[in-house]
Amino acid sequence: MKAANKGRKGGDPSPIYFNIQREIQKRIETGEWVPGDRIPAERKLAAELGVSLGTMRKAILNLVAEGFLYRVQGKGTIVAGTTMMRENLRYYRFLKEFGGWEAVLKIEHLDTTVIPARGRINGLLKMRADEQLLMLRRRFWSRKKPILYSVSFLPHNLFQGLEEVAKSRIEKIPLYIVIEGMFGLPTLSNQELLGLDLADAEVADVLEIPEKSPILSIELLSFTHRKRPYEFRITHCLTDRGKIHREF
Amino acid sequence: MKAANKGRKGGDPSPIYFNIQREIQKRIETGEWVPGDRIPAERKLAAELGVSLGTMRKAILNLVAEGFLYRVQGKGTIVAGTTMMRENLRYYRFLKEFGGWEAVLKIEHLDTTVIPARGRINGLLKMRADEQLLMLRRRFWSRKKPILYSVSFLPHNLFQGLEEVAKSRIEKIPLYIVIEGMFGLPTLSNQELLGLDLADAEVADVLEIPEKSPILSIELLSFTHRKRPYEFRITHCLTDRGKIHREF
DNA sequence: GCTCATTTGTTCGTATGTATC
DNA sequence: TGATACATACGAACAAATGAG
Repeated sequence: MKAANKGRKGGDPSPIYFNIQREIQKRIETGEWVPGDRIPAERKLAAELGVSLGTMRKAILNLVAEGFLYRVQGKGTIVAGTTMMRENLRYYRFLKEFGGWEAVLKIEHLDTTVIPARGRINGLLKMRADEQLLMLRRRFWSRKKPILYSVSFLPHNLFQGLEEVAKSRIEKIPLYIVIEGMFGLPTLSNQELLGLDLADAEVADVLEIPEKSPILSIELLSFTHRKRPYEFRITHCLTDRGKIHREF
Repeated sequence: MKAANKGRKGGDPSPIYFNIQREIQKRIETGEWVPGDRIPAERKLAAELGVSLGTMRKAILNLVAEGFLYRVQGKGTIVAGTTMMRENLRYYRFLKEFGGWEAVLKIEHLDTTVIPARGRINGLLKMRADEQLLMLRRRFWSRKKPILYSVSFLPHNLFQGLEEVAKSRIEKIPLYIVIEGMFGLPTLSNQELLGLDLADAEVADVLEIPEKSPILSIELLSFTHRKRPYEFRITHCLTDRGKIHREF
């Protein structure tokens, strides 16, 4: 082993910058640095961890590319939240045609309740089979007509206090932003299943349509650090007043 | 202006590496380098364009991050095609449940025909109102049952010869790969509109369902370099045999 | 409105490690 | 084995944005 390797721990084949990245990620995941925090200057971090400035820059820039951090010249390096992290994660847009106008949706918070465990959902959220769930129901309006009905399920023990959040706050701010603000959990990835359903009594009632009307249903599973699922959501969509738009 | 700026053209405020990026992109877009080509070594390019090695590396690495190039140590830097560029762009998966099995779809090529202009589609593809279209129809099977019916529209003048491609080839290889191979056009981004439709006579016939059955319809607009649209596709999906899965 | 310390951004240079053919 | 090409790591200097005073 030559001099250039002096900075590495014995036999470790992974590049220094990669170990630095993991170290920074660790400090974010453990909550030492939370979204919005400014982390120490690159020079200070480089000195603290005993690497060159270039190596530290490479590690930081990689994390910026992955969306964990963002930087502002003259200001510093800041831990990113969901909003900053992924333009992608924005809620679906609603429009009638490519290049057309986007519908503005008004959120109505129906209720937030603690409910008993449900087999499938507890499984998806990797909770014990007997843990309680938090259920948050919202309805979205477009021009005085209901267009979306979404029901979110979250582990109750992880989100103590969410049920106390003011209705007005939930109606103004996207749920994932509220969660990030209260609990520091950013959304890092999502999985969804799209399908067709017939409206049951509850859905028909909320969306003000006849029972058994066909509707689009989107099941969404959201993940945070280390691919841990933290929300399961099912959204029932009417699509006659605007289609769902996605870019990728 | 100090000495450090000597490499820049008069008042140009954009960084050198950015201009280098654009230069490389230009050579890809004009077809000077096509997907699969190895571009000159970073040292040679740096010398040719009169910048330092570090600056050239930064430009190339940015293009790698954006998916235009990929690098193999010891081998070289290669112009990427769609497959390499975006894991994302993969065709939808079909499965019944999160974490469940993915259905394997068999492609059936129905036909490829030249058809007259259609107002909306010519508009979306930014073609003149009188230009002909190529229409390519495919049906996808899951376990001996039709599950997807997709109709693609492409500018005929851009894709001369596509209608001659063997049925067997279209049934084995994703359309965007065929197009990239024949015409060197990679898919760089997509936009989609999701909605609910009632099957018309044609769709009902192809999918072997009763007319007016509710189905999921996905309109897809695909873009290549410089955000130029090159394909419009509408896919009609049955979702009772598996839901559409996406990760983002 | 200006100056100054801080912090990131850009550009250059050099040396050495490592994968490919 | 050797030549080629990319990967990692170090160092140095100056530019440009930010915010405090």
